[in-house]
Amino acid sequence: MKPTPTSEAELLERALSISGYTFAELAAEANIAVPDNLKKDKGWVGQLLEWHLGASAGSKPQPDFVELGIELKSIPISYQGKPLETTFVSVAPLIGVHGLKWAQSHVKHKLAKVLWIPVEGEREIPLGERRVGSPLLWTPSADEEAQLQQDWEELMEMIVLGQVEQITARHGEVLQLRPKAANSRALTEAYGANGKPIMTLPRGFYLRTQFTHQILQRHFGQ
DNA sequence: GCGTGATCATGA
DNA sequence: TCATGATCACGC
Repeated sequence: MKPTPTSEAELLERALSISGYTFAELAAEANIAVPDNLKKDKGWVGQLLEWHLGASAGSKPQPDFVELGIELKSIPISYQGKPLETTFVSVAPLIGVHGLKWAQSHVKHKLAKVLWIPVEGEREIPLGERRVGSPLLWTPSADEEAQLQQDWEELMEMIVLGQVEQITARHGEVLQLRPKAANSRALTEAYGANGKPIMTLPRGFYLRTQFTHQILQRHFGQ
């Protein structure tokens, strides 16, 4: 693990310095083995980038760069530069959320400042040959934040009303709620009808690819 | 089980 | 072809 950058400029500089390199090259420097594919190593690319950028590892619910208040997100893109996957934001709170406001939400805080690192994601490209793209430090525009807030409020209202199991990935224009669990047998507490506790699948908030594509386009064009 | 890092794989 | 629902690994 590299030392943690002490300024935004230093972090950006370091992100720029790894752009253009292949995963194999970056893995060699980090002394990490390159898996054949990501089937059983879904977080491998993210962890490779964390190592090179000096992000604080671990499963702590705080930004990757605490001092800088910056979240690191790798984003796999197609040959056309379009995101191939949705972007996980955070676990959704399903209980104790009465009176929870957007301003206090984990989603707002996590997305306040994000360092996006596009990476080649086409599965036909051998993992070691995929390259890291140019970084983008992003803060939501007023419009983007308004969209996020609207979706978040709609989804959280359903959760509070005990309708979490009626929520599908089709809800939300830019932010969606989907399972985030080891498997479909995992359970966590939530509100059911009439406020009675129920056990349900843990959920997470995800950004739709259409939304992240716009973010990349706004910066890189095309 | 929770939260971190996400992508897989199948049905529409 | 593509998005939804399911899944994988790890530290604690």
